[in-house]
Amino acid sequence: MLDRTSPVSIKIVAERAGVSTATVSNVLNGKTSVSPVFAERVRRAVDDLGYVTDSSASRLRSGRHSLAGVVVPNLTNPMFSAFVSTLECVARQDGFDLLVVSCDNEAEQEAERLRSIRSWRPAGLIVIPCDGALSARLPKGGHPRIVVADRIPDDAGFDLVAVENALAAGAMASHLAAQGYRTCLVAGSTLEISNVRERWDGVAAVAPESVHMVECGLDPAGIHRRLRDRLRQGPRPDALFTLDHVTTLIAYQLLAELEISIPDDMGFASFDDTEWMRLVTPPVTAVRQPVEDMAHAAWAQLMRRMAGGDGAPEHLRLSCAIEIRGSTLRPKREPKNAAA
Amino acid sequence: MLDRTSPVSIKIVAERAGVSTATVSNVLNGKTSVSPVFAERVRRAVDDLGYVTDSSASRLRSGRHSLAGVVVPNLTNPMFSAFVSTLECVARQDGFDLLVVSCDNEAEQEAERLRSIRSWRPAGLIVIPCDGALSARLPKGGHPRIVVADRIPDDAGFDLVAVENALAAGAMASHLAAQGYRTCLVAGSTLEISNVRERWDGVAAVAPESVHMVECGLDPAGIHRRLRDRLRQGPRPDALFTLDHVTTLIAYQLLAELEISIPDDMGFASFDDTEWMRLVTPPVTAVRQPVEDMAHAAWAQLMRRMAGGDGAPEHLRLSCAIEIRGSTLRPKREPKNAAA
DNA sequence: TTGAAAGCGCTAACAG
DNA sequence: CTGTTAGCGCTTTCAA
Repeated sequence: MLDRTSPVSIKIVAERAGVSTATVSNVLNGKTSVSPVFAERVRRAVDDLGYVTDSSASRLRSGRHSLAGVVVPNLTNPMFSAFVSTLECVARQDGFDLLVVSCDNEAEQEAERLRSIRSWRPAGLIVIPCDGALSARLPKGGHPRIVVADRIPDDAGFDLVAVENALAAGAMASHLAAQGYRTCLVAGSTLEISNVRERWDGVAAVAPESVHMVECGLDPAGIHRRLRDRLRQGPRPDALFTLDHVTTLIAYQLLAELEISIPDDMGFASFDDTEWMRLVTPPVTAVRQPVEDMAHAAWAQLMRRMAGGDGAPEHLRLSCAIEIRGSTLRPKREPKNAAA
Repeated sequence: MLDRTSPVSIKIVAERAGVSTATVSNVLNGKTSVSPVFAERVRRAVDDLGYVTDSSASRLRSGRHSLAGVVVPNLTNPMFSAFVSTLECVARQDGFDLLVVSCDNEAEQEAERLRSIRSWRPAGLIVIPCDGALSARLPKGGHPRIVVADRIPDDAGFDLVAVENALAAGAMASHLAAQGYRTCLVAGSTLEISNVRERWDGVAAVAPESVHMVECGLDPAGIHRRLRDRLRQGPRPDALFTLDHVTTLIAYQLLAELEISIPDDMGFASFDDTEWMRLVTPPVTAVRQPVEDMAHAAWAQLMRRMAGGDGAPEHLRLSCAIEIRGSTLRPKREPKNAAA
């Protein structure tokens, strides 16, 4: 799009203040000292004209960036929007603006979006990748600084901030077992997503016999159908443990639809804790991921890299809390050590 | 931050392909025709080097922008994150990247963020303003193209896309009255926010006698306190109608806390429909705002302006649907014409 | 302390 | 069809 109302440039400001553009720049950036008289004249002109330095031009000349990018699978998932929200907040505090991009959970889109975000020459990128093959979507020789968050890429060469998926999922499995749930169905989008895989592994490690996994995919209609079929056919499990937000949401509605009552007919637990889980009756037991901490840690790591840190890739794993609520507390049995 | 791993420039590509930079540019932009042989050589070099045009430099020279900005009060409110999400999606389809900025519902932050976003010289801005005084936060003489969404600024000079607040709120009031709720308490953040004001006006116009308004503020703790005090003191209203998402959420939890049962002890309705309202028991009656449509319309309007449209400001009002659910259906009375 | 001039990466205009 | 040149807005020498 062509710019019609061309904004004021440093030249206009300089003219108005009766100084050179260099002086305006010096006043604004405070590098070289400028006489109080000139400085004041410049500041007035800047105010009068509502001038703001053109960041692109500034970067072009100085090499100093003040833009960062974030790539997420989508923004409707509250987990991702909380992540972006926190990131935007901390980035701002460090003087960075944030280019936000989502890719609809599609690798191809992601590749395309990464290209387009790279065109802005950001100081760095924070990426929650669609799948493990992130590095295939970046130029071979030298890509921009990247910190990967949440989902684990195949390539261990990236800085990474994620959560202890297996540990938390295992703990949830233990909790279910302790509550007397014997057969547990575990439902998640797809094992191709690393943290779904890690969560499943965590469950399987704790309870190798009585659990089964169903991969429901990413599309809501498909999730509903597959899960419904699975619950109708064969013996009904004691408990359902869903491994991601979308699956959880659909599963919860499906149980109501099938008139399976929680927690009597079936225990219900979720990986990923959202607002509504505290509001429904009974409230839903969930693994609470430290999303804000993840965003903070990812940004901090990026800043470290930007400051010149060039050691080996750092892999950080944050631990999750388990929020035990009514959906996994069988009223008919005496709970052994139930919280809340 | 200084760039250490300087990315490939068009010069490098030109060298590698053995052509001039102008030719590379021509191949990439497809303006002037280039011989197939050269074009192929260029494309290979581009691929090999993973080159992406520097958008800032490109804009600087050509005046063509491919960046837009969006300013919202915050990103944790699902309404705003849905708005941004949709916007990001449609902007991408038109070849624009999106700078996303939130301001914590604070006018000062907003002013500061607007400055910083203007420094990127975006093709246009879409703003959900904190309060009515948006124009005070923009340079007097000629600001960037702006489309305002959701909240109504005092200055009618902006293009605007919002919803029929009064109409929808009035319809909800009528529904409550039809259900036999006589005294209704209306709760919202603050009447300083235009659409809260419009919603309240809408209710007041329909039921001038039996309704009262309580302004709860923007801070969660304050909302909880003020609303609790109001519900404890004086005669308890038949119904509670909350005018924004945060107030709704806190009010819903508060009713549980006070052991006020819905819809028997009190009817409950919300302006702004979110996921959980369908999941709880009974589900919550709500005004559903067409957030996605708003985002589409705002973007379309911005595109029209970018294409040179310079008529009078356009003010678009979209209508809302009322989702009648269990929280406003009194089981003890025979409903006159209740849906679902 | 100040300003003139060069140049960041790119594209538009024009010459060959 | 191709390359040379100029200049977008800015910051950084460097000379005055």
